[in-house]
Amino acid sequence: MSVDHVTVLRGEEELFGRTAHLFATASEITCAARDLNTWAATHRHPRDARQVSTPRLRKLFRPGVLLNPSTAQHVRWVSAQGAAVRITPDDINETIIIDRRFAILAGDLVDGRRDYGVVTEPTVVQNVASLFDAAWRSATDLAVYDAQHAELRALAPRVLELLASGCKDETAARTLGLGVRTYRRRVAELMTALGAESRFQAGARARDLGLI
Amino acid sequence: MSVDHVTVLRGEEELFGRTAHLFATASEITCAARDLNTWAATHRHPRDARQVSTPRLRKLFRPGVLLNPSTAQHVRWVSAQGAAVRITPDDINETIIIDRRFAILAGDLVDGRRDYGVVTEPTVVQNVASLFDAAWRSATDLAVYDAQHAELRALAPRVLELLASGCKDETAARTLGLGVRTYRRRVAELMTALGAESRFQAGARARDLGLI
DNA sequence: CCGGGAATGGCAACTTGTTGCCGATGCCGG
DNA sequence: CCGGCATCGGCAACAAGTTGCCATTCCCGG
Repeated sequence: MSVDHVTVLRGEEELFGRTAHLFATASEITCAARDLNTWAATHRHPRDARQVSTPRLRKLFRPGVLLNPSTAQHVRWVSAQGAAVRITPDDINETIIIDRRFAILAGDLVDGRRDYGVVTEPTVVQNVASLFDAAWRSATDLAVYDAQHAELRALAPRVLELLASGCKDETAARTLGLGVRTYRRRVAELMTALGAESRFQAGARARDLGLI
Repeated sequence: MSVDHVTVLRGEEELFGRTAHLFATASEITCAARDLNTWAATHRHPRDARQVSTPRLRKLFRPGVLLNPSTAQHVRWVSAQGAAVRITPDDINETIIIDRRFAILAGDLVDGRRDYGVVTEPTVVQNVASLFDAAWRSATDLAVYDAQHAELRALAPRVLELLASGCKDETAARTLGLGVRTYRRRVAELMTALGAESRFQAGARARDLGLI
């Protein structure tokens, strides 16, 4: 087994610099993103002139991206461009799959720079792709998800603010003019949206997504 | 009362550009910092040739900065340079006071850029300075604090990781080979260090400080 | 006007987290 | 060896958070 099938690139610039040709000629791009920091630049790539048709685009996001107005706007824009957008509460790794022939897997953040592994080994790519498909199937279409959570997003910012202030549920509920039960419903919904199982984790993720 | 005594500057660059002369000729610099993002650049300022003696430097930090290896290193470096460094669990606003004649107060973060108010009005500056002194007196010297919290820092990374993973205290304690009581002691200490009153807030701050 | 679905918030049972207390254990310095 | 001194961890009382249940209210389409 050769190691040549995996290339590690450092930072978005290098990644997109070295893989631009893949994007330009792709007919199917599939992308899972935890937040938008990672793949924010994707759409900026100029399409290759040789490119006849617009590639099929599938994007899978975590619910949290919709809570932040600016990332939510981006998601909507992507959707409006014709991409299929779905939302999943599952923990997903950041991944791009191109034509089921190349997989780009995001690694850890080091000094503000992220590593990316570009995989070309067919079997591995197929595996990654099928894992993605599973996640995709269980995810909710953006429009559907949107309809379900319209007013949650309206309330979420203030709930987050209060949670982040460290005050008790009692206090927070009064502040919002809500019953404690209802406030806690909001918190629970928020935690589900963030894929968090504890308040600590929710706090970390909320901060992670820039919601606070 | 004239407004001329307060100048608002936007961003660190403008701040340090416009106040460099103050730093260069200062004989006493006093500085309170919540994290290092704000005053990170402070020490980089070249000293003015006219400057005879090294200014007296007092720096007040929150405990959280010691939890992050890189910021902790910076704090230690500052201390080694001869600055007096103390740690306070109090909520402090980010402030620089120069020779008890100028006060620089950090404002909110807007679009990743922070506003700074430069105050020259003597009465206000004196007031700010005396508030700082009060906080300084009740703060703990870095060396002392260090000795007192050695074992917290040893475990903090793993505790944070477990908290961030969303698992229950029971599970986390077992994982670390600790009793639940002891694990919770660590969590409580951590929350104190982070200045958090709830686990949600702790999660947000931990993430904020890059501890997760 | 009426029936049904959705949101609300009180209640309560239960889980999780918080903290003081205290005996046990281990590590010094005398 | 012995008397502090600190840490550990079990216990327990309490506070905080989680969730199902359900009566009430409101809104909307029929």
